Amino acid sequence: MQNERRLSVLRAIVEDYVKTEEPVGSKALVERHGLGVSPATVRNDMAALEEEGYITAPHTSAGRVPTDKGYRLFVDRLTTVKPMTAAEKRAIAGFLEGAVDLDDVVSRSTRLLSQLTRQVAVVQYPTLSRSTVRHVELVALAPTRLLLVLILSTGRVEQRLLEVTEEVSEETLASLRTQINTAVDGVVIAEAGEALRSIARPADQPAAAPYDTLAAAVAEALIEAMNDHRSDERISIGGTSNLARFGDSFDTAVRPLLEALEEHVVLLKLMGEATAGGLVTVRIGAEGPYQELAQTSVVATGYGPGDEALATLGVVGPTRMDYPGSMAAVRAVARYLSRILDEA
Amino acid sequence: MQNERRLSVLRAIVEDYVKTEEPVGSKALVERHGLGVSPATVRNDMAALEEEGYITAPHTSAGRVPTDKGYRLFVDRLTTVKPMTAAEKRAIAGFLEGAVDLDDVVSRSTRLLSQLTRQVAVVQYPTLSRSTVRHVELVALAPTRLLLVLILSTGRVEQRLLEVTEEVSEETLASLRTQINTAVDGVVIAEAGEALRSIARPADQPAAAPYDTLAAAVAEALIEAMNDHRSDERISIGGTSNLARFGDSFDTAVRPLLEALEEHVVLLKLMGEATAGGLVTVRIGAEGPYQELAQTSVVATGYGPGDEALATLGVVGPTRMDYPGSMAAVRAVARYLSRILDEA
DNA sequence: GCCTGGCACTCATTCCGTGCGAGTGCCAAT
DNA sequence: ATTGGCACTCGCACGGAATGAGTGCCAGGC
Repeated sequence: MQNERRLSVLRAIVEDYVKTEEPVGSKALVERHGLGVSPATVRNDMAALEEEGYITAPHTSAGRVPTDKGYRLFVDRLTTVKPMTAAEKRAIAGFLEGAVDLDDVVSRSTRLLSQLTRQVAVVQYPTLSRSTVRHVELVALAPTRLLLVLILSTGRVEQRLLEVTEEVSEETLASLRTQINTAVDGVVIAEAGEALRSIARPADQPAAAPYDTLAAAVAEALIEAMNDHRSDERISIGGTSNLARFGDSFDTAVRPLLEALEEHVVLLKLMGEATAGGLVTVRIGAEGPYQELAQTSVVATGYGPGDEALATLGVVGPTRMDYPGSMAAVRAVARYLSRILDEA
Repeated sequence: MQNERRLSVLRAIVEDYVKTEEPVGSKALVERHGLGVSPATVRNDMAALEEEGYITAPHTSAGRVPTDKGYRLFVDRLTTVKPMTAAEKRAIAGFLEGAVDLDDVVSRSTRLLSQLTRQVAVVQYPTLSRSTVRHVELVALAPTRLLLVLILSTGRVEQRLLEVTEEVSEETLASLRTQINTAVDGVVIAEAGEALRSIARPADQPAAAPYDTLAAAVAEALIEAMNDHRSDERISIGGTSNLARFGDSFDTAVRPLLEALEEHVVLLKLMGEATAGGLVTVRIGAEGPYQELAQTSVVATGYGPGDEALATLGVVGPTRMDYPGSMAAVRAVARYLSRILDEA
């Protein structure tokens, strides 16, 4: 792949095919794009591109269609990332500013992303793992029934009900509450567990006093809440109606995608590891492990406060999608979303 | 509509059509169902049914298809509700028992319902309006920054950040906390607002002391959190991949439905008022206000602790759906879901 | 050596026309 | 009121021909 013009031809094919959804022929190419050569010349280039596996002809007398390999080359080397316009940036910022809590932030981001890209948008809730503890609250709902509320730096609130054997006095509770908060406030949850356990088993006291039994139970419940990776898998999905635009290839493209969207675990695996720092990952067609999704691509990136990748977000759609546009939108939303989380 | 057999014929037509998805003819009818008459007789009945608008023929030489009116008669008078089997009941109960918090309960219900009916399931989160306050927690994140946590009887937790002008001491906060909880614990939120305001403006004190300014600010924030009807509109959707079964009528049935599912407000209006006490509402095709949804039906009911209808849940699908099965499933899930909320 | 115009060829798609068959409506008989 | 019989109607599936976009290749030109 040395020839410069061939790359232009590939780029033109991808762009046209994405726009028209129809195999593109040599004549239409030279007309729509200003490559200053004749159709015959383009045909030679196309033959070469086909030889190398970047494009393919669905049947003998039709135009050419990019292969996965072709799209890959396109996104890797041929895309000039078009930045969002100032107006778009303002719209994004404004839309996200209005959010009142974490749920709202996530759902707004989802809607935003699906509207910008006209694709299905997927936003993972920020994971607990790297966040820090902001506050722990203990509430006695009944003499032997405690409600534990765990408030994290991402704004997420986890709650647990805890039945205890002995009645708990308000003073005991207040003391424990203070002790816990002193120990874990601002600590990342990976380390908070140890801190909690050390409250229950102080080094200088050997035996298990009633107070320690209570502390141990509370500690374990909190640790469980922190490690509860169910919530890591919470995701928000939006824009499924955009699939309607692909009503043609229903069985090959839409149906498997709908099924994948139900399987959150699969979906998260698809989105892949969160990549921080404005890097956008693109998975094209059969590059992934799921053959049923050979016709779908994923454009994703990580986000999180302070450029730490706490979670991923992205769009899912047919391989024939507007990669530059999607990548720009995904990156922009991730950036603003991270900023919001910074402030919170 | 006097004739008894005609009703049987209608019932048979609906059942067959739902099963085969193809117009049903007179001959097939007498074979599949044991009505002891000849095809010719059935034809006469069909002619009469068509005359009265219960069925229609897509074209001259095809079988008959039920109209909306036909489905309506079917669900109103011809369905013998088949109760869930004991095994099914056990499965439902077991599946819902495993839930750990409100989010989990709702998402499990959604999955359950969509699997039982093989339709798209919609579950509205329990509304705040009729629930009671269980606890209010005030946390000082910083000297002038308070976190308000509102815990409701449904298990829902609302949080609000509040910036105050004066620094708040821990004692003041504790006092206010006690005062608030004494005032609103167990009170339905509709009345809790008044109780909160009376703390800020005690009858025997005329002026606004600093303490009262704080109390007023907290009260207003809490009231806002209570009245925040955004959360009333939270819904969980599942089983969209079941729409794949209707890939044929994509444009007329699937696409509008996908669009409606994005519009939560529309969806909630569709599900309608929550009907309590095991009553299941069925909206068939064009009976609703949305012409685009002329091909879709909704089977819904209310649920909530103590048979109070706090929210709705149901399934959405094409008019050609298994009404008895869906109704049974919706009712069963609503019942078990209510029971879970009772316990919590 | 690369580009270009010309030309024969291929093959999916579209458009008719036909035949088939499921299903109906009606009628006369029971 | 029910039934068997029969002519009739159309939608649909099948098949062949026309269409035309697009290609591959070749010989000539810059």
